[in-house]
Amino acid sequence: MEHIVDNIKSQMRKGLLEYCILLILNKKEAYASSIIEELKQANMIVVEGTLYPLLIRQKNQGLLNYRWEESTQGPPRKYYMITDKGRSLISEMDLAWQEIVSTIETIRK
Amino acid sequence: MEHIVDNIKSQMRKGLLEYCILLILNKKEAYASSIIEELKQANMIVVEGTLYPLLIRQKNQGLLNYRWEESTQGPPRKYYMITDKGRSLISEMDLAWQEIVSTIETIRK
DNA sequence: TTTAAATACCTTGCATAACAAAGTAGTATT
DNA sequence: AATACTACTTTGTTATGCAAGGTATTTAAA
Repeated sequence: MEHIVDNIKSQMRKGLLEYCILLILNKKEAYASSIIEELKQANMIVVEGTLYPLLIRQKNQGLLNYRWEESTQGPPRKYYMITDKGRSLISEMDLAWQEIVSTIETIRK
Repeated sequence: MEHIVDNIKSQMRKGLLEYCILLILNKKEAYASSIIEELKQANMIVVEGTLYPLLIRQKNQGLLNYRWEESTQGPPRKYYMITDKGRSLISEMDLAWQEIVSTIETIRK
């Protein structure tokens, strides 16, 4: 039974990930590990194998850019930042998210 | 650009589908076409090829049951109804849904 | 009575994407 | 030099939404 819940829960979160990445980078540029950390703080567990391909995808879609930056401790970090295109996508996604919330309310009645 | 939005939107809705089916059947038993109709009313477009396998899956998980019923116009209909197990899953999903909504709020800050 | 339209259920094959797991590589510490 | 740590990347598996096509029943028109 519990695995059914976990499965649906992870299903639910799946579609929201792309939106969350954009929201996070809209506040401040960040590198992968720090994004994972912020998501974890907000109760959304994401692993590297999920995030890296997603960042690359969004970068290829022109929603993000990145630059390398040396770290004081450890290897260089790839800092991602949102583009104008990414920002304008957020506006549309904000609307889409509101629609979804209201859809659930409508169905629940 | 528009296809990116549509893609993410459909991604978002994906995970919510199972939850929506349970919510709908929690109110009243229904057959596939009527479920599709209700989802459409709530702004969530779903096609048969998506819904049928999902209903069968949920039935196999013991969340739903069904019975056949003659129709006054057309072939017999398979009416699905929620089980006790399905109902108790809804309680957990309600919580999960609230968590997700609050996750988005946290991330947006 | 055949044909067509409408309704309903089901299946196949494809594309996408999340994830586990393993790999590569730079930096710091012992 | 060896180990630990941090960070980025890739591969293979699995799940699933969906387009498209298929089957079956009923009703109504030709």
